[in-house]
This record gives sequence, structure tokens and C-alpha cells, in this order.
Amino acid sequence: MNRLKAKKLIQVALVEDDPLLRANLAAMLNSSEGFHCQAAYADGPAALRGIRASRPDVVLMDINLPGMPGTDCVRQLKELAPHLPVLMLTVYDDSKQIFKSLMSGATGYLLKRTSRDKLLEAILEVHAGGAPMSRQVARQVVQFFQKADEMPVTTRNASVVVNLTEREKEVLAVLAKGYAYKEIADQLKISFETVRTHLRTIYEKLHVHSRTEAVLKYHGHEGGR
Amino acid sequence: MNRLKAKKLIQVALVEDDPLLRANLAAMLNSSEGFHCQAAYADGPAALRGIRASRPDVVLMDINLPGMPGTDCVRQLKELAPHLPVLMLTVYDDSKQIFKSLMSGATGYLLKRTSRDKLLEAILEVHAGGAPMSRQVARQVVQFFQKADEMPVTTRNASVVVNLTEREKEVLAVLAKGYAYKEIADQLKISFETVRTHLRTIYEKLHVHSRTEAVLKYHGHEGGR
DNA sequence: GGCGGACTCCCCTGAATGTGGTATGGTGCC
DNA sequence: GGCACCATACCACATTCAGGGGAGTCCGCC
Repeated sequence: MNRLKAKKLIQVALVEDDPLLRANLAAMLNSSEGFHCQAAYADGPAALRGIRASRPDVVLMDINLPGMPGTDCVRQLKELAPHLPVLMLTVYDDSKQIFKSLMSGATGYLLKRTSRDKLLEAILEVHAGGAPMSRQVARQVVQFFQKADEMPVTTRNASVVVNLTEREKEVLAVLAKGYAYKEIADQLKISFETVRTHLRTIYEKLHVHSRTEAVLKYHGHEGGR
Repeated sequence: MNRLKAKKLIQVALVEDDPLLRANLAAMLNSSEGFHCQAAYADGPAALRGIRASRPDVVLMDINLPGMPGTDCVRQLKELAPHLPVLMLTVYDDSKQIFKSLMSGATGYLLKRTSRDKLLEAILEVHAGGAPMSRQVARQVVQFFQKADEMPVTTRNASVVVNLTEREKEVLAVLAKGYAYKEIADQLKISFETVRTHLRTIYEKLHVHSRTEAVLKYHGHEGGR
């Protein structure tokens, strides 16, 4: 992707603790027409000190920083430079993190596996007043609204649990109280193996791969990951 | 923008009351490689009837429909085809409309002045599982989160969790989202073994003996056993 | 009668988890 | 300095869980 219109370089500041990734990102920016990596910081406090003085156009921030969480760093950054756009980078498209970041003041939210071109595009966009989000992130955000709407009524046994048979629901209900397989078997007066068979089909139907995920869905804490 | 990869046409259904715009959009789709305008409806009821039978891949819907508001139409569409992605089109970048649409089940939200290329891109994106939004819309959404100062997602790690150290709370928080030990280790940038050590003391403090029980306590579902 | 779906049970394998040790470095406090 | 507490990390062993087979009974439906 060429950006020939660049009349003035976009000054980018990086906050990323992994030295390799930091160097890569910096090199990538500096080798891209229209961009300049003005500074790169390894942790939150350093970034806050540096950015106060250097006033970049855009900040790229890892959400997983040692010491100070990226979200806290954003919050403080936003206090000293409210209009400075901050793009969060993360490997996880976990909804709690996303919302926490957005509420802290992040302007956009990208997954780390975003391609070079998409990343540059996002920097341009955020600089132009947009709010770029990776596909997965946007989807989470949209789902948040959709869930917020269902919330009043929706609780357990609703959307998620519908396609389960009666017996499967019973098994899931006991599972969701924290009982071990053999305890479930006792309670329902069936064998351990049968419990497992049910659980296998339950997992399939709920699209999960662990006990905890199933319990989360059952209790309505979706969107987790 | 070229989309040469199209192996199979994306079947698009239109819902737009303005005949001129409807015709233009249809023509635009049909003249674009990889897309096909399967049907075009002038109002909500017609769309609901038609889409029930024809099963398009993506729906493009005007938010201002005569008779039935686009938001209601989306809601009903979502009931009969929950996974059908719906892109809303509107002239207003008014936050109320946006949130109402998203809550009704719209998957993406575009302004009508969106360019042809952006529109096609958005259709591809929504078809691929994304949630495309126009720049202005994304910005509104982000601002919504920044204004909402309370957690949209539950954070009731109060009573039970008090005696845990900061780090332990962090570990528990990630555990409670369903991540495996090694994933927790990655996220917190500590070793697998350290995660296990933390979990051991967490279990001790919470008087539990399994992951699921800990998660239940964390989320406040104590009554269980 | 055959067929599919629900429910039941069993075997095996490999991965994840629970619990017992032990140990190092840092920090705060007396 | 000595002590307590925290965060980090590793080893080992037993148990539990997850996913892959297969298989028999009962019941409703075409």
C-alpha cells in the first residue's frame, strides 16, 4: 500500500516491552513512507515521561505491559494529552480487555497479527479521526451491544442452552455447580462414563473445549475469549 | 480495488425504499466481481418474506424504511436467521440510531456516503465474520465506552477475593475467563509453573479444590455446594 | 420393519489440572 | 541483620478432563 500523499510524517510513539517486537515495529514504521517512529518505550512509566515531552501524533501501545497495565497507561496518557490517539495492540481478542481499553481511552484496538499494511492503514485512520478496530474486535464490540439488549431477560437456559437435550441440561447444571464427573454421576444416578459422553456432546454443541468455558457459557459470561 | 479471489459469488439482498438508490446499489453489486444482488426489497415486510426463502449471504439495509423501521426489521430478520450478517446503511451518524441498530442485531453500520469500494470491502468483511463500521460510527462507539465509566462486563471480584494479593487476583481473573494455565502464563508474562504456584495459594485462600469452584466464587455463584 | 435420536455404558490415549515439595530474589519492617 | 511476605520458578506424582473409538437399549415416526 502506497501513501504518496504524505506531506508530513506521522510521528508515532511505541510502547512495547518485547525488545524484538519493538525493534521490528520501529523499523517497519521508519521504512514506510509517511511514518516515523519518534520514540519507543519498554514500559508505561517511561512512555508517560517521554510522551509528555515529545508529543507524537499517534501512540501504538501493547496492552500487556510489565508493571503498569496498558489500560492504566492509556488512562494516564489521556489525562495529559486528551486528543492524542492511542492504538492498542494485543494478541488476545478477549472482550474484557477490549472494553477495559476502550473505556480507558484507547482510540482503536488491533490484534498483533494484523498485517503491516493494515497496521499502517489503521495509524492513518486514527490520525484522521477514526477508530480502527480489527475484525475480531469490532465483532466483539457489536456483540456487546447485542448482548446488552438481551440482558434484561436473558439468563441461563436461554440462547446458549437451547439445543441441549433435557438430560444434557441436567448434566450441565450440575457441572456448573463445580462438581467433579464422578459426583455428577452419583447425583444423577448414572455412570461416570455416561457423564463423559454427555459432556462431550455438550461441549460440541456449545463450541467449547473445557469445563470452565462451558460453565461460563451456562452462567451467561460469554464473549470471554 | 480488485477482488480476484472470488471463488463464489456473495449473494446480497437489498432493503431500500428509494427506487433510484435501490437500482443503483443493485447495479453496482452486479457489476462488481464476486458479488451478486440476489434480491431487492422496498420495505421490511417484503424483505422478511423474501429473505426467509432465499437465504442470502449478506443483507444491506437502509435504516429509514417506510412503515417498519429498519431496526425492527433487523430484529425480526435475526430471529429467523441469527447468523445472517446485516449491514445497516444510513445518512445519519447519530449515536442513538447507531446504538439502536447495533442492539437490534445489525452486524455493521455504514454511512450512505461510503464509497463503492469501501462498501464492497465492508460486505466482504462482514461476510468473513467482521463488523465493519464507518469511521464516524466507530468513533461514536468508542466514545460510548469512554463515557460509560462503569464496567459493562461484570467485575464483582469484591467480597471473596479480598484476601488475595494483587498478582493472585490477576491470575484468578484470567483463570475465570476460561484460559488454560499456559495461556495465563503467556498473558501475564510469567512461567507456567508460577501460574500453578499462584493457583495453589489462591485455592487455599478460597477453600476450593478445583478450577471450576474458584471461578464460581470469583463470579459470585457461591450457593453451589 | 427400518431409521434416527436420546440415553446409557465401556476402552484407550494424551493433555490439563491439583497437590506436595523446594528454592531464589526482592521488599518492607523491626 | 533477621524475618515475613510476595512473586517467581522448577520437580514429581496422582487425579481429572478432553477427545477418539465403539456399542447396546428404548422410543417415535415414516
